[in-house]
Amino acid sequence: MKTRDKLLLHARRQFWANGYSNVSLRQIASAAGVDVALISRHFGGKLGLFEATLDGAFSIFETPPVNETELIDAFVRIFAEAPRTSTEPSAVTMLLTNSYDEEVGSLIRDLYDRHFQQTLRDLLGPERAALFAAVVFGFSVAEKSLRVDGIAPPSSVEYRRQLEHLIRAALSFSG
Amino acid sequence: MKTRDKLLLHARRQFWANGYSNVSLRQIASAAGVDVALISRHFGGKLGLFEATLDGAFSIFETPPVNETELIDAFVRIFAEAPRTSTEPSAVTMLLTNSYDEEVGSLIRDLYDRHFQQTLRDLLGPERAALFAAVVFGFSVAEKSLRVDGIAPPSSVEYRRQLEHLIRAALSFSG
DNA sequence: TCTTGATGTCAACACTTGTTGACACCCTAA
DNA sequence: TTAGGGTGTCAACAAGTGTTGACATCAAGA
Repeated sequence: MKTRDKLLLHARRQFWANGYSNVSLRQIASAAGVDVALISRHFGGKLGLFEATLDGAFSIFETPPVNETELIDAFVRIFAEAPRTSTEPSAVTMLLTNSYDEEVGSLIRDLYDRHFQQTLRDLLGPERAALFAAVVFGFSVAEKSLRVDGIAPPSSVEYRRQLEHLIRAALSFSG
Repeated sequence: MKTRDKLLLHARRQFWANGYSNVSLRQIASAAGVDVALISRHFGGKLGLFEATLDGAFSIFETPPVNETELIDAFVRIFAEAPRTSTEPSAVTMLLTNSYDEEVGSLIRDLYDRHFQQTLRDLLGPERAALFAAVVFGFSVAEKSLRVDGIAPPSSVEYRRQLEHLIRAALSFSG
């Protein structure tokens, strides 16, 4: 595996899981088994490396869902299958750990809005799109961030039922 | 105002808004107009200062709600009124900015669970309590963290309607 | 008055941070 | 072979981190 790709892999893993400001270049370089200086060589600096990890971060909508049923199915599937298909942090986790960051917060908020929330707005209208985002992120916070007891184990039938219940509730809102 | 209290005020403001690891003692001391060394003097160190800011952080349940209607009312009121009664970051914000932190994450997760989520579990059962937490935090993420378009302005009637809709949806879940 | 302890001031410490420059290596093209 | 550009290695830099010790100040009690 090329050095550039090794750096990118470990950078994404750590930046996304712990937040931009909480990860040092030396941690990433060490995990990748590579000298620190190579990061500035290949990516120009810390910020350049982080931006490189964002490439394709919101590619879930390669083929945007055309109706609400597809939307629900897509999300429930993504959430339920993500934990067993990979141990990598998700884009949702990345948003939760970085949207408050002073250095990269506005960057990723913009990126998220243009590449994701905008699609939701087009399909659902602004209010239902907002509530949709709220339940999706809230579910992730309860599960991974707060680790609240009562969220069913991922990839179980109950897990899908819980998530689907909240999503349908968000979509049933009428302004 | 005593030095100790000045430090506590600015520490809470910054730690809660930006996360433990993203705030330096010199930033806090400077905001409080006080020498850095006094922090170690009064609180023993950075961690001691942070723990001091957590005192009473979950005191919303001084008189725990006895039924679900009271619970809903309490939360909608807290959320809707918080922005205009103070500019200070809320306990919800603190949890979102610190629960992923490596140094204090487990500390505040434990504190939250014992002082808050436990109360919810007793009243609602584990599953509905989990979904309740999910919608409350999700709503905050959408509003303050992602700043999604479509969340009504706080203290408006629509804001309360949106929040109440999600809370009622969480409570209507049956496992 | 003298003493004591709390409180504040200042400088320094050891350490980590992102970044840069000097140098070696190696593969390819002239 | 020679030359050159991409790639990796190493050491150093300035800036910022939390913490500590020496000293000054000041108010209250013996």
